[in-house]
Amino acid sequence: MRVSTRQVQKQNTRKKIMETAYSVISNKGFSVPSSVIAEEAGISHGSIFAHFPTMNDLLNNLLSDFGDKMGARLHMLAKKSDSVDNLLKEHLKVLEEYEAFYSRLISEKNRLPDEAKTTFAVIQSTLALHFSNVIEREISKGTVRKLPTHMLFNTWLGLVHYYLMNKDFFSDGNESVIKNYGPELLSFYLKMIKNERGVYE
Amino acid sequence: MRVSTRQVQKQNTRKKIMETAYSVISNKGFSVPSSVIAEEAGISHGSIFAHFPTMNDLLNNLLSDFGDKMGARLHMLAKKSDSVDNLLKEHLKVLEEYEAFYSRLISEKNRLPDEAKTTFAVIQSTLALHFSNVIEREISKGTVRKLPTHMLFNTWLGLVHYYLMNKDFFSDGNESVIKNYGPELLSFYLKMIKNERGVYE
Amino acid sequence: MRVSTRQVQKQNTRKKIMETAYSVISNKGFSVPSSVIAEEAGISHGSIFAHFPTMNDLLNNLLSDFGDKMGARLHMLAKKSDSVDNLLKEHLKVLEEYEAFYSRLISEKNRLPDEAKTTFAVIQSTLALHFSNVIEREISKGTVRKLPTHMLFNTWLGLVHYYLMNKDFFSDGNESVIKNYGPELLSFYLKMIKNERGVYE
Amino acid sequence: MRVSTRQVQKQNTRKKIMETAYSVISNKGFSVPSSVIAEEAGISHGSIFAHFPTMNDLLNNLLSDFGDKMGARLHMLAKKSDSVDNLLKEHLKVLEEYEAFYSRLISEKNRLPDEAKTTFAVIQSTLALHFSNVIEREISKGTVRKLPTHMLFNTWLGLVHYYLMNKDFFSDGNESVIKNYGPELLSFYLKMIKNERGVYE
DNA sequence: GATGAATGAGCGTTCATTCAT
DNA sequence: TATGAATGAACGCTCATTCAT
Repeated sequence: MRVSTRQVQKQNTRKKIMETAYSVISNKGFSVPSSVIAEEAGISHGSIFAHFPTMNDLLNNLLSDFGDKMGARLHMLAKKSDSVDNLLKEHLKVLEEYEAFYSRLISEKNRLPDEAKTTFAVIQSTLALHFSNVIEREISKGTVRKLPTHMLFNTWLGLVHYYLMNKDFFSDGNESVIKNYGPELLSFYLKMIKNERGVYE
Repeated sequence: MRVSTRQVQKQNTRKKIMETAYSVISNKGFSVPSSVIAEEAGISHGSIFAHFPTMNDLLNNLLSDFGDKMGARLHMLAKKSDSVDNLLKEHLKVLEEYEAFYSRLISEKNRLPDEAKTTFAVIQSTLALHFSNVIEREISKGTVRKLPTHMLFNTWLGLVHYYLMNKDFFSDGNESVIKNYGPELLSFYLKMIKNERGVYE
Repeated sequence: MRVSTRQVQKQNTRKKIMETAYSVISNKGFSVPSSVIAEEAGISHGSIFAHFPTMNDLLNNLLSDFGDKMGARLHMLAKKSDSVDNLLKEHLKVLEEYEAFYSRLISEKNRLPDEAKTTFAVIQSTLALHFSNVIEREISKGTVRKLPTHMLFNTWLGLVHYYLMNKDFFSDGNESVIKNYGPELLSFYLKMIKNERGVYE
Repeated sequence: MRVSTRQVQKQNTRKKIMETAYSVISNKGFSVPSSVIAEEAGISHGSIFAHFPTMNDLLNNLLSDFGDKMGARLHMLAKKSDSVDNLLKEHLKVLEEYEAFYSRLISEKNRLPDEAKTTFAVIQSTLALHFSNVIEREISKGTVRKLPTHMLFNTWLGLVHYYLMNKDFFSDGNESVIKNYGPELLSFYLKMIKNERGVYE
């Protein structure tokens, strides 16, 4: 019992550190000093290193967790996703949920430990899987134009990332770019890839 | 006379600093120490600060110059660009020319001084101008599908940036992602936006 | 009863700490972190400080105990030691027994709390006592050359310590320097101090 | 000219750091913090690292220099050393000169970077060379007893080191142990190894 | 009494910036 | 003007010690 209480407390602190790191990084980026995370979490600087041997280790855990969480979330949308429309609508919902951190990740990925690339790959490939399933179905049904799936995917992701990375260009302050522009992105993208006879002729 | 010589000397050093900073940042990213730039330029560390009060100032100048240079280069392609095909082909040429630095810029822009945003905006709006001219002409000619210009633009840029930012995903080592994938990107994008009667019907 | 059990428990933990500290220090030196000792002992880090107010205090106890133990052991050899030959042979035996920790002690003594000096003094003076008894007997018998006892003692100890401290110079890895060189040291030393008529003349 | 002045100043600072490190380490041992050395040298903490990439590098330079200096000094005494008496007398002089640092070196050698072992080896082998030359000459002349040279050497060094390492045992405060005990050590050692007919018979 | 999570002073190191020359 | 040695604030990390449980 007592042991369990302790462990719970330790896990709470660990969780607190990771959650704080998550939110601080979301706000200020990955180059935030460990001391700031500690301060923000209301713990001592040394405590971080009692839970994570190095800052890289904290980052790796954060990224891995994030990849798992967002990956799982993306997996779930397979069920609802009978159509591209729905899949991408759900994708946007997920993105909005994780928007701040995800934006930092895709933006700073190249300066981060390798785990960042893995995280990115996990998220991307999970989405790609469902995307290609749905798209290929729609292509064979004739509702989506017959174009290479991977390029359709890269186009969608490129478009969304473009908005996420240039957030300050599109939105002021801390508004969600996905909230503001998601519907427009979606409708445009669909219009572009769909095989709607008669519409553009 | 002597003064003039000095000024020439000074301008030469300034130029040397900026050119070296450009190439060093292209290779190693924006977080390269100022001492490395000085070393690489063959000048003293202090010289940098004799020409630029702070590193931020150097960066601002660098970015502004880059914006001007790439902006000018993009302006030039208006002449050759009688069609989207040609415009984007030329755009890819320009990108390949500036690929390394441009990739760093779009990747690290958010951690950089505000000037970075301006630079980015200059480049982007210059391109956007020509893009919209050409696109709208083609739309009215019926060769390009009737879709919102700014979205067509963002899609193209998003797609290209997606490849530039995930260079290590697509290309090994230092190969040019534009050289390797440019043609595929172009042909796919054109296929997607073009109103090629008979093809998809 | 219960109290007594507790006390036994407490003494056991205390003993465990000291024994572990002894072996860990023997292997890794005195600069080993307290957390490592706790871990190795299979107790909590805090337990060390429940038994010893500071690490210095633990060290002091350790050193004092070691002094007593090795001192007692050295006392015992008085009985067997009818001759210098036997005394030193026994001394080497004792050294081999305590070699690892003893080497650390003489090597790091000066960075240690004052108790280290006392410990060292206890061991040294115990040995010195028996040494001088035997030596003086032999000198008066004429079997050992008439030289100042304390210098004979310091020479012996200096020689032995020289080998212990430069262990990596003489032996590879973890071999016992005393095992490897003890006999040579002994025979040489005896040859040097003995009054063997006819041999060197 | 100007360049030369600068270089001289830099060399002065470097020298100042090394000299201060030498004296601070002599007084307080090798575990002294870099900040203390900087403070004592009257320079900023960062300056140390402008001259030496790491503290290990400073130590290595210090040790290497010390080895060279003391090695050279020991080489010089070959000339004066027509006899063991003179050689060892001169050896003691050199030791007295370098006593504090040398004591720290032989005491803390095992916790130091590998360079320390090299330094120690340089000094030792230089001395050993001259020692064996002189000793073997004297042995063949019959003035020194016919004993293994390396053991005679180790005995002498062991005896001297014993006094140096137990300085606080023999001398109070900062007095030189060599100054106080050198003559006694020398005369005893010589008496022990010399083949003085008639004296002990 | 034992626990072990939390603490925080202190370490070696980096690097943009300053300033005497 | 150009130099480059010197600066010092800030960083990630260690570890003896504390204290609520």
